[in-house]
Amino acid sequence: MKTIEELLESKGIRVTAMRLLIYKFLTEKQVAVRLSDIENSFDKADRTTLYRTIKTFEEKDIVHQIDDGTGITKYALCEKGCNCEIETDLHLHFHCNNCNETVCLTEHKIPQIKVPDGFVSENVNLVVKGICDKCSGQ
Amino acid sequence: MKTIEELLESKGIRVTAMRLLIYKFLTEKQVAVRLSDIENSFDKADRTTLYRTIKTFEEKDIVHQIDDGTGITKYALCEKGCNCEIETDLHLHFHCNNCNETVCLTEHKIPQIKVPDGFVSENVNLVVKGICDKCSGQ
DNA sequence: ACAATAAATGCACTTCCTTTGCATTGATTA
DNA sequence: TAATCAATGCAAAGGAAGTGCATTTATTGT
Repeated sequence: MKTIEELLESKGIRVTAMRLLIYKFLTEKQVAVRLSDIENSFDKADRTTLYRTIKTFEEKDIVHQIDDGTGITKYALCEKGCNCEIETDLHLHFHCNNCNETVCLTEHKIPQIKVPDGFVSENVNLVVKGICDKCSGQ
Repeated sequence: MKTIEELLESKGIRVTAMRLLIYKFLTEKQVAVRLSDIENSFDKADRTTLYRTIKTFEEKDIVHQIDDGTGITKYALCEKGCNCEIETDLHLHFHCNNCNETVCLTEHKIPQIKVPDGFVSENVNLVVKGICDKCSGQ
């Protein structure tokens, strides 16, 4: 079990207090978060720092970006088996129309999508919308 | 072959000059367009009118909204067989990383996606990114 | 045809999110 | 310790989405 410090260093990222806090926040959240979600949870944090931290995390494959159709980009930690850069490894995301939360369904890989001749598929984004387990259980 | 006027009327939408122009613009474009694309093609048009016209078209199932991951909502005409409101009829969209255009692949329906127990799927958004036929042919 | 009504349009403005420039702080290396 | 570079914070710009209100345009009933 790596510490967060070791993880960041192994990715070639300098360890700072802010980055540790943001990383911890992401691990605690079980859902994809918006930049403003992070912002609101630390009132002393500057938006720019968050923005750039998330960008750094994204470049180093620590988080991946999720476009769930709400118009606001969300982010979630990549899991141990998450190779975001590999096309065939992409999992799907589920957006709940009730609680408005978006979760990664890492177990559910995206099926191979056929595209017409001449098209080259590099990446797939699949978002299913509906009612999540928490909301449908009520 | 219905005229545009007849089509709009059959959907319960009043025919106006602006709406005809916007509809014509959409038919001429073979790709999904952003609001600003329409705006730039008519310099006398007001953004609000375009915005509200597209919203009207969307409500009446004349256009459908596409979220291709660029962060900007795009719109495309629904085709004759396009029943956007029916989940199983949803086709996929292809976004070209080279020319940045997004096209509807109406022939390619989205395969049935399985979601975990407790989740209820109501809607699916699938965007494939890569190189389109025009760009790969070069 | 005319007045009354309702919808469509245009202008101004607001809000939210994203992004960049620049100065400052903090850490790392020679 | 000085020099160097990355990280941070502040300010502000930019883009897109959305709203309120007044005005124009079309529709309806008399």
